[in-house]
Amino acid sequence: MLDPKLLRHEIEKTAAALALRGVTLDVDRIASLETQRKALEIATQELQHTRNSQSKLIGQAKAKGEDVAPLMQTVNELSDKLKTSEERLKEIQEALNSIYWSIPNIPHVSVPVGASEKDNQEIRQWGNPTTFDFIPKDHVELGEGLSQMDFTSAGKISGARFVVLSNKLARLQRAIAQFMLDLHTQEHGYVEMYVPYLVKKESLFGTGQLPKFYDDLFHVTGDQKLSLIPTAEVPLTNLSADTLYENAQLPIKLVAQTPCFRSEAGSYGKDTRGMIRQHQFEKVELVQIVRPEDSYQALEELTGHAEKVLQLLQLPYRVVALCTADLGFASSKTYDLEVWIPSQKMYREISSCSNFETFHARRMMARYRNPETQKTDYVHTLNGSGLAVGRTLVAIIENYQDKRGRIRIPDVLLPYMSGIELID
RNA sequence: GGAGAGGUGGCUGAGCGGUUGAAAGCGGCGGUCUUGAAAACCGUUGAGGGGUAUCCCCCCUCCCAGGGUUCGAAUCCCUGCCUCUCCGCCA
Repeated sequence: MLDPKLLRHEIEKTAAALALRGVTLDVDRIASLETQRKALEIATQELQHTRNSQSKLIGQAKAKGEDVAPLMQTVNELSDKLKTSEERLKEIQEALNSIYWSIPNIPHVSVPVGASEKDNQEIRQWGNPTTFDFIPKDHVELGEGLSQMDFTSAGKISGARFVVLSNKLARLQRAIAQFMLDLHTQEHGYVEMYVPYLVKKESLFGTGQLPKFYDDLFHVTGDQKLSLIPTAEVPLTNLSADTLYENAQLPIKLVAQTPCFRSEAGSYGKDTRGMIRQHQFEKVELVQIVRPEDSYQALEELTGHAEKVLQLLQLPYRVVALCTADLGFASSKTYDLEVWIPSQKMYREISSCSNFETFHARRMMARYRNPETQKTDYVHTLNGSGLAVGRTLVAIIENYQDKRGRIRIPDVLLPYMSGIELID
């Protein structure tokens, strides 16, 4: 959520900033609602003030044993007026809120301006696309060839967009996740967390999945209205909901490996083959809660932490700064990491690292005490995949294949594979 | 599943329906003392919003959430959510 002050006092400027990401703000409607809000709020507060002071007088008069009937009469006359005024104000505020909740974050000045994902900017590239002296297969062909990746069985059990892994390939996926967790906790200073996979709607609201993206999630039926997490960002970031941190407690750096569940509504026909886009996948997620002045430095670091995984795995990748049009709803700035997928001869997203500034914090009421002013300010929140485990598995399978269709285990994963050096 | 207790400020924890936005303690901040620090002592210290227009004041809202009763609710009633204790069951 944006700062309402931006929409009250700097609406034209805000609209211009949002226009960069292709969002049109209904300036006239907002301005008109705000005018009404202001008038009604002042009127309501005056009525409340009168009621409060009159009621207080009744109390005092009663204590002295005086007749309170005339006073009660005047207060009674107020109550109807007050009630309608309060109700009207509530309506206006709800109308404004429903607009405000649906306004995306403002892009940071450093975000490249663009009209579509084609305008995303490559920041740097690491390694070179893997070369082969044979025609490389895709991960489906390889996995099925090894009889360790089974989409047919998954389809039988659960339907499309699921997979069954077995034997050494299942083991490799576990090794990948372990390796990532160890790296981030031991080298990058994150605290490992185990968190719920089912969350309340308030949590989804806090991190911006609701109200706008209800259909992208799986919701459980029954008395308990819970939803499956689409990313560990939701439970991790919401740990700071309704919290007022002392300055010294920041920054907070958390990492968790969780399954992620996405309905992939609206992506019919995209990546239907293979493990690229699944209803369920594993991800190691990084989350940081930081002081506002530190957040852009933190974004660079966090992105670096995710990159380190790819570097150690010797997987070629590039870093892309998303342009204004491609930025996620809640993000001020996002770097995508894209790993080389030989079968597709292109880089595919494997991590997305974002600074949300106060967008989540404002929704969640996550604040800290500013030591300069002694006042409370919203914290900045960031997150990034470190990395998507399923897609990392795909990248390893394809980049480490040999011409007989076997998969070599990357060196850094060998300690996690108890002697297995080759998947065959 | 059965029985009970409770959710109050950064934290712990009081609070007869009427100067209670809320005692007390801890913590924080400022000061005295000290070469400095600690201790001690003194003072100060809730959040969100609106107005004015700024660091001065005024007002509103907030004691889990949502309803209700009342001139007036942290305090009474209903619903929901959450936590805890005991018994039972159980991975």
